[in-house]
Amino acid sequence: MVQGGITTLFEAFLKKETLFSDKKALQSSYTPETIPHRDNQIKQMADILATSLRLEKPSNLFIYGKTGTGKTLVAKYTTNKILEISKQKNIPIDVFYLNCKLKKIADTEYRLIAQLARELGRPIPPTGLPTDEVYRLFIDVLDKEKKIVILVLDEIDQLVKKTGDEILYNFTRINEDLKNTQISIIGISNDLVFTDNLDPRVKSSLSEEEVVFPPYNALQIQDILKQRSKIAFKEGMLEEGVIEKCSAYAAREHGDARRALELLRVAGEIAERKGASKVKMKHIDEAEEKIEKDRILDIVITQPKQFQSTLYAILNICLKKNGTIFTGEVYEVYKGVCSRIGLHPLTQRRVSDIIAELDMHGIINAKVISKGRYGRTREISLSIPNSNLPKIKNALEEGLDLS
DNA sequence: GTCAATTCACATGAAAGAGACCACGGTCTAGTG
DNA sequence: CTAGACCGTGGTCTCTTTCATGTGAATTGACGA
Repeated sequence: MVQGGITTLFEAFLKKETLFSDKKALQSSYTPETIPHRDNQIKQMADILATSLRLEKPSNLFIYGKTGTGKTLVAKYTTNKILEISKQKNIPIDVFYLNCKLKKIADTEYRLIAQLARELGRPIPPTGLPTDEVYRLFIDVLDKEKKIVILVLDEIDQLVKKTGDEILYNFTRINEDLKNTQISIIGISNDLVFTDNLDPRVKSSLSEEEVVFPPYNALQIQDILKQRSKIAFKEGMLEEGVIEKCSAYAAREHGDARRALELLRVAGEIAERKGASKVKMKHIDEAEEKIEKDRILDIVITQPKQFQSTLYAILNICLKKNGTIFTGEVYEVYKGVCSRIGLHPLTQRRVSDIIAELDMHGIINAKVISKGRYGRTREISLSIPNSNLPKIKNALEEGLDLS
């Protein structure tokens, strides 16, 4: 019965008229043919990187801009073009792209070098070797033949925040150890003041050139959405004003194009699932809520138990009383939660860090305030919309085996 | 009333430990000819 | 004799704990008007 039902469901799904023609165009990994409103940046980058075609080392380059301003896209686009030309003309250029935020791949010095060495065809064990040994192996394999290597380090600020700036110092000096190969670095950062905290030596050698990506404004986002939706949706599947609304939402949040695209995609999926003939305005509102809920739920489920317990404690206090709550309170309740589920309670120091991390994820709002004579603490409040609360509480209780 | 000192309740930093994971080289063991 | 099992050492990485230091304004109390 249920099984049979599922078969017909799938069949119906296949028969159903779809709104999309090519959904890929709305995904963040998609690289379009042209990138609107980024001509300046592309030209700047191309000018700088062009030196590599004469087998001279291009200047190190630093790219700034907030999330969703097209940094990664432009970087990939220009480096791909360089690669194309170099292949045509037989110029030995290599481009490596690494996202430093990806856990377990490139978020420490060891892993970064190991990953690079692997891409050059030298297998490196995930752990067990001394870091300088890995450096040596990397340089060995890199220096085999004469070529230019362009190294794109995305979200480089994350890497430095975690491991310090020594790694960049090593990188800027790596050319001294190389006889044949020349390596130049493109650093991409979301953090506009990132270089201010760097060692001055690193700073000067790393950001020989800088390219800034300003946020898109609402009109520019509209252009992008129009361009992509032409590919992604079938003709006439978008209601009048849908694109305008999407871009307005995204422009409100510092012009994040990625967000706008996601919003449009999810809205399309919702409309499709509901059997609507067009993507309507209300679907966008639903999409926004769904994205937010999924985001939080995803974080909540994947976090370790200690995080879940802390969040559960915060959630409970918030439900019981209105107004702001403080670290001390949370810690007391947290200890109670731990004893209920038989979890070894952490020290307050650690819980304090966990609260800070929850704040970073945007699940809670935590602001350090001073209550004068009554000490200094964090003022905590939930930043989850009330409509999503029960689901998240359920997910937590499930994760923690609470009844 | 004014002003500096005090005080609270944590925040924030640094360092170090525990435990998981892993590579490498040396030693032991069992199977083979 | 040799391949594979096993062990010890030394390495990374993440999560924690321990110890130390920092912090901002309400409160306090001395002081002078």
